[in-house]
Amino acid sequence: MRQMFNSLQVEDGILSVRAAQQIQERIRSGELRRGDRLPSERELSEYLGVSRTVVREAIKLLKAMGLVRVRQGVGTFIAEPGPEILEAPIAALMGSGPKVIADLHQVREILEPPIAAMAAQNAAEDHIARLEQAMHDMEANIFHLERYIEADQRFHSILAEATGNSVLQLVAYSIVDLMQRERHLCFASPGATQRGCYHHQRILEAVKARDSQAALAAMQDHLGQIRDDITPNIQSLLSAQEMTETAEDGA
Amino acid sequence: MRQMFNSLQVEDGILSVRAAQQIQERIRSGELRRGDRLPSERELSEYLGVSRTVVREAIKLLKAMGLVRVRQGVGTFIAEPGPEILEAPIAALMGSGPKVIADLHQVREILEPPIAAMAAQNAAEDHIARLEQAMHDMEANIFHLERYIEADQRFHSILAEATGNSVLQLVAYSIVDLMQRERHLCFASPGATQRGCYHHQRILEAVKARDSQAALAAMQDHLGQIRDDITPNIQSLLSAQEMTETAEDGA
DNA sequence: TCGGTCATACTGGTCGTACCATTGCATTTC
DNA sequence: GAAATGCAATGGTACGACCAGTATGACCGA
Repeated sequence: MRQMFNSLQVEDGILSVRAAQQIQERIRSGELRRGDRLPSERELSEYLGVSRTVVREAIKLLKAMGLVRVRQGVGTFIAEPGPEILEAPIAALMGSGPKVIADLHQVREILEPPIAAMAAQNAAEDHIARLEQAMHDMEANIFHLERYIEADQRFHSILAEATGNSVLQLVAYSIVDLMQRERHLCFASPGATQRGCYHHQRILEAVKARDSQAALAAMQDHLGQIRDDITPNIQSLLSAQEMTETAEDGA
Repeated sequence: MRQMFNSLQVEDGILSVRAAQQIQERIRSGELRRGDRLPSERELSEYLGVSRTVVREAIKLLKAMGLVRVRQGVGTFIAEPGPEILEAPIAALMGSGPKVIADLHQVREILEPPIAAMAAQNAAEDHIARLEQAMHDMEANIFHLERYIEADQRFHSILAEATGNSVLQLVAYSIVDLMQRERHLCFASPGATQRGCYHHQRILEAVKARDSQAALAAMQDHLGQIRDDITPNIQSLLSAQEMTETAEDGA
């Protein structure tokens, strides 16, 4: 039924790449499921008919793709493909600068209001319960920034998950996560967490009431507030950056 | 010359990961620029004080991240980070199924109308010229599907680029590209290319007129047409998939 | 019997060498 | 001068040895 492996006419003769594709194929086909331990490198090398060097490089590729998790002394395991595997490529793609922060926020302003509206329509009871938990955690930690940010991020993740759209969830998670890395920008203003709680509360109530219009509006207000908080900081950073670049040009 | 590398107290003892970070750091800092060739593996291993195995695995990681391009017999080069490096992780993350196609399209419906509106506001003359070129290529190839699809994709990419938002460009490119892979769904209906030309023409004219509202509406209509084209196909695929799953359950 | 210690047999991580395959360039040859 | 040749450098593969964690179970003492 599945000798499709050989049918992959991979022009890339590199054995390690091909080996990685073979393993990947076995994962995708369900032959190996998440959490499973795949054979040891020595076994794989014998099974695939290549040296352990090749197997190791193949696993290295899979690891970079986030498909496996390697634990020394234990084994290599199929990882649950989490949205975080996008972070590295995205981060590598666009070194972080103030301009990128502004761009990120702009994308959020496009994506998240519709997400909130969809969540209000499609959220299951379980999602609402988890949203309330996240809401509670935020309110309990308005002075504990680390925990507050975690709950904040969790809130938005659950919202994206509640849409039932896996792609949306993926993209939204990546954007929010990259955004939160610049937490010192978003939460520099005094009272930012309190204002955040207020807006999140409005979003949550709209979702519970299944009012997608209200959810959309609440999310727009929320993001507008964040924009107001970060804009002055970004402005100063942008001007600082320009000065630096000017200085470099002169050097 | 620069033993700054030693100052990185990376707790992750894995040498290859650390080596990859060191090289990555040198790229990010501008010490190595895109297109540059980095030292040979043998030189790097000596310079970093590790074996060539480690250097190779580090390069493998960078390659998976899309940061370098390796050419046998020539060397390893810093790659221009293109948006396509996101495709592999995204594709790996969500095996393609009819549900994913529908989700992808939904995200497009959220993202692209605002993109068109922003492009109408911010497009430079150069962008408009390239949009006209893409438009022309589409009209010239309404019966040559391969070329038509290429021009179609190019049109949307230029539009995203014209927004001036790098993150938006990145996300939109990934979505559109993944979408186009299911071209047999999007262009199965007769006359799909002609209808596409009509809508693209409307979008282009709105952008040229700097009318963001019209651009937004035109893009909405365009995506709505695509949705009408693909919906029946997806429905049949979904039902077929359910039948397969039912059969597997019985087995 | 219970509980801790330690030997052991895995696992992945690193190393070094040798060799193969491809490429680019200098040299030779016509 | 142009084509063929040879050489040197690069990345790709292989093998074998050993290092470094981890889990397991045998062992021994209380």
